[in-house]
Amino acid sequence: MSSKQGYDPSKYPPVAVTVDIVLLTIRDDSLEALLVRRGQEPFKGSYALPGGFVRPDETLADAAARELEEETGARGMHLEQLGTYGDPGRDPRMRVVSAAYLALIPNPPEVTGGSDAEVAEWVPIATFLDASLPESPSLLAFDHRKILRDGVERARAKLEYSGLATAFCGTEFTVGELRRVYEIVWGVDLDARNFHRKVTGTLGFLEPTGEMTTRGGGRPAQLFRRGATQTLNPPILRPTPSVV
Amino acid sequence: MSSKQGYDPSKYPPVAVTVDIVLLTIRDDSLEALLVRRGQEPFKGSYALPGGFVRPDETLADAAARELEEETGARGMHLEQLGTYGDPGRDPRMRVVSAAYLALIPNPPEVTGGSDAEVAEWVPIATFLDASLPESPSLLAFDHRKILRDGVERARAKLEYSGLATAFCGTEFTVGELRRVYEIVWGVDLDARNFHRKVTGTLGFLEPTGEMTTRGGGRPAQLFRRGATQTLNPPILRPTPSVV
DNA sequence: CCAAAAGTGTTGCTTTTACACCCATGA
DNA sequence: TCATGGGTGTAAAAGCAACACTTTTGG
Repeated sequence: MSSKQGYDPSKYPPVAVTVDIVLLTIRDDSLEALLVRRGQEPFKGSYALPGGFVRPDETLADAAARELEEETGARGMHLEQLGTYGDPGRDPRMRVVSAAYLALIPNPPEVTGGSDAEVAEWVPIATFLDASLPESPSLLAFDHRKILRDGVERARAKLEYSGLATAFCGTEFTVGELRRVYEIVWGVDLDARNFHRKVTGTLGFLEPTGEMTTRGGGRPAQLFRRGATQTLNPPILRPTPSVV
Repeated sequence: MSSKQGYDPSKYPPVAVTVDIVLLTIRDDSLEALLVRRGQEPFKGSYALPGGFVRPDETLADAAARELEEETGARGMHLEQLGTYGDPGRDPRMRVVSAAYLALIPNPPEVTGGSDAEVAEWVPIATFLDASLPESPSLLAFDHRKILRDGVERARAKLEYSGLATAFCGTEFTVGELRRVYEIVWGVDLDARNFHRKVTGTLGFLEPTGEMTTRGGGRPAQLFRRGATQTLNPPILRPTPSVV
């Protein structure tokens, strides 16, 4: 900030500051994102990430949490900053600098008709990110395809060395359910036995509840909560994916 | 952006968008950051990260690169976005949303008297980040201590699995010089022999120039350039540091 | 009974770590 | 000659991958 000699805002053209949210969940064994259908120009009819203006009195993270609650009714899910996208011209109307946030939610709420005029919808991320797909600018508005891709990549990378995957599960979950998260987000098959050893062997990573469940079928499984240790060292290595 | 019904800027109070830069280098076996002494209120006399306003026609990254060149005269060094800091009240004068960038430079230029009014200076990061240090709000202006800490942590983390360390070296460097980067940034001692095997064994990570040098003293060492492979898999594990 | 998922044991392989040892230079 | 850093060898330990096998439920 060394060169801020004056603070007359009229010297600088107006800039809008917004948040955009990559909200991911797992539905029907598929990694999906919450998107809204735009009801007006520009990009009318395209999907867009949910988001909105940052209010004068709130932090960027607060703005993201507020938008999330407006859109889903849910609070307290995992939320982290992803990056900021501010190229001139990314919004044709005016200069918009947008802080993107990555959010993860378990048990996705059915959203059709949030508080917003536009309709929110869960869409499989493969709809937009398949490598075979041509760049279809009319499908995702603005630079939101890039933001979505960055969000998915962040989530994939963090599964390796952190407890992020538990953010896709309810408060109590089985090792098998946690493994399904890895398999779906990475698009790979993992060896159930080695995975089990890995996560239960990392001290403090999973906290046993003492309860059992048979909700997955088969032999009853222990229920766990996320433990205090949220770093996996050594990490779970991501195999080369069979599917993108 | 679902709730942007209108785009009348007057509906929203003015927001300034700036970039702040965590520029790191290695000088005298010490990890140092480029900081400026503030010549005016607020935080007059404190250190601050270099930075400035984003111009209407430039991207955030362009703004960061421009500020870097103004401050150091150097171009083309490593530059990546670190995160965005926008809490209300972080700047007492007005709402300022700042995109922070991490930059790394080898062979630090002597900076005293850049194009700016304020004086730039290389300062060891331990001056600000030592765990033993009390929170001294008058030392680093605004929330710049947090930004600096985030930048250093990003650099430390990325050494593990990427070729980022080469950004601290000139275009040609020896394995020993590269290892010194790791040791200084992490504050640990590494086994020179195992390190050598690791980096030379990762195919494509280092590209031999065919040249030798004796500039470190001792037996002549091969000179390398950074190779095409910029991911280390498996990573170099960071030992628990002996010094912060 | 069978199918399905949980969980344990074992084996061979790769990687890491620690350290002995030799090499090539400058002083 | 010695000190200094470069580089190879090697063996023990740790970690990983593959898979045989047992356990406990539901249907």
